[in-house]
Amino acid sequence: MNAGVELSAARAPGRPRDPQVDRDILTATRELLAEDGFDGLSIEAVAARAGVGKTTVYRRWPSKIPLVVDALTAMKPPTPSAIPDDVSTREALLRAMGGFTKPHEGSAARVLAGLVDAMSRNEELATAVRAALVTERQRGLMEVIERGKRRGEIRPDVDARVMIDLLGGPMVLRRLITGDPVNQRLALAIVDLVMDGAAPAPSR
Amino acid sequence: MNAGVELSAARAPGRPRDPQVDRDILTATRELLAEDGFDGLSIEAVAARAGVGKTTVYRRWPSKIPLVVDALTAMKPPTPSAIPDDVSTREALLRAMGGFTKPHEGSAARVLAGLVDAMSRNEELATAVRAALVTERQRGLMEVIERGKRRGEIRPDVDARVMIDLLGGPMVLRRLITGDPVNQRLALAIVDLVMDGAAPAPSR
DNA sequence: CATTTCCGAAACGCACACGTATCGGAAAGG
DNA sequence: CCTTTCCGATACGTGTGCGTTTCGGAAATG
Repeated sequence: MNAGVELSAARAPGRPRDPQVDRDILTATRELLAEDGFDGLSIEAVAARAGVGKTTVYRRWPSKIPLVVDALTAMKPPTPSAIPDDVSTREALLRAMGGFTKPHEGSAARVLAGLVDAMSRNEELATAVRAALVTERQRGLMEVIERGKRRGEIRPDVDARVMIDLLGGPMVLRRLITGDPVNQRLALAIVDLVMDGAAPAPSR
Repeated sequence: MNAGVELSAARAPGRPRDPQVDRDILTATRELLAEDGFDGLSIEAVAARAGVGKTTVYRRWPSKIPLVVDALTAMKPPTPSAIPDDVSTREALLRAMGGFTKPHEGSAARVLAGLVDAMSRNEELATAVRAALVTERQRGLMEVIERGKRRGEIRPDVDARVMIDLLGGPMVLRRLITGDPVNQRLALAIVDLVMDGAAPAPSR
């Protein structure tokens, strides 16, 4: 599609910035974010972990928040693959929630834990965190719920927003607060309870 | 029950500690915890806010964690009043969840947000936070669920632990992550969905 | 009144991170 | 070759909080 160079502007003079350095810095930021949280993250530590000078970090990002925002953007999960038609809504919900139970998810949860506090004090950061770690998962669940409504497997009067929070809330609660296990068994129990309800004879 | 003095030991010599100072320090700790989070909390700020010298704080608490643990212990909510027999399980759940929507609860949520990160790194703190801000609410919901099972309004095979997290999870998720509103309308929608289920014709 | 402890205030040395500046060398273009 | 920019390293002054020490005065006991 493009030869690979100067697609815009007239190519700045002097030595160009090494794009690998950018990646190293963002990777170090994500690692330290998981280890020390947002407050515990220092630019000095990022530079040391990335093996670069402090100057090099400051040349690219003016402060901690833009750096963290960029680091988070690179954490956005891939768009989930479409669900085949022959899969029930129940099974589709389980698949959409499966992401929460993957071992890799523990790291994302630790990053999130380290950001919760700062989010309540900085709206820009909060927006970036939601875009990187929350929105895509919500969208996946939303698609399954709307599909379920079209197929008649979910009542049309159900509030999809509430249902999404009902499915994801317990995962977040256990990961951040209670420390209780988050696994496929839990996901199954949640889906069963939300789809079937707890009452023996629903009054509709 | 007691005259009010020397119920144990032989009364230490010298000037006794002013118990009001203890209360002032713990109150200042709670306030600053809500404002600045656990990482942002400094002993210096606590002393200044409480109007006491730094020495006075260190004489009572050796470090930040025991101080915060004690401050949290004083935040434990009162045991909820018993539920009358003529109240349905649905209504009882709504009452038990009502605590989440009280305006005062916003402060508790901010305190919790400031502690989530530190909890993942310090088990003692995590235990204290759960005892102060989580356990009592869970216990209230557990009682209602067991009562509902006895009354036949909740199926006996429902996992009470999962149901508790299902009811409380969305509240925590909205307060800490998404910032979406937490009110009585949400509580009602959650109870309805959990009790009735989302499927039009449950397969049991 | 002598003793003990508490109390607030202030100062201490220490460690850490901030954001900036300076340096010598490397990489790229004209 | 000359200029420009990048790069890592180092040093700088500033600010903040740590936990400790010292001080003068107040409160309580015997």
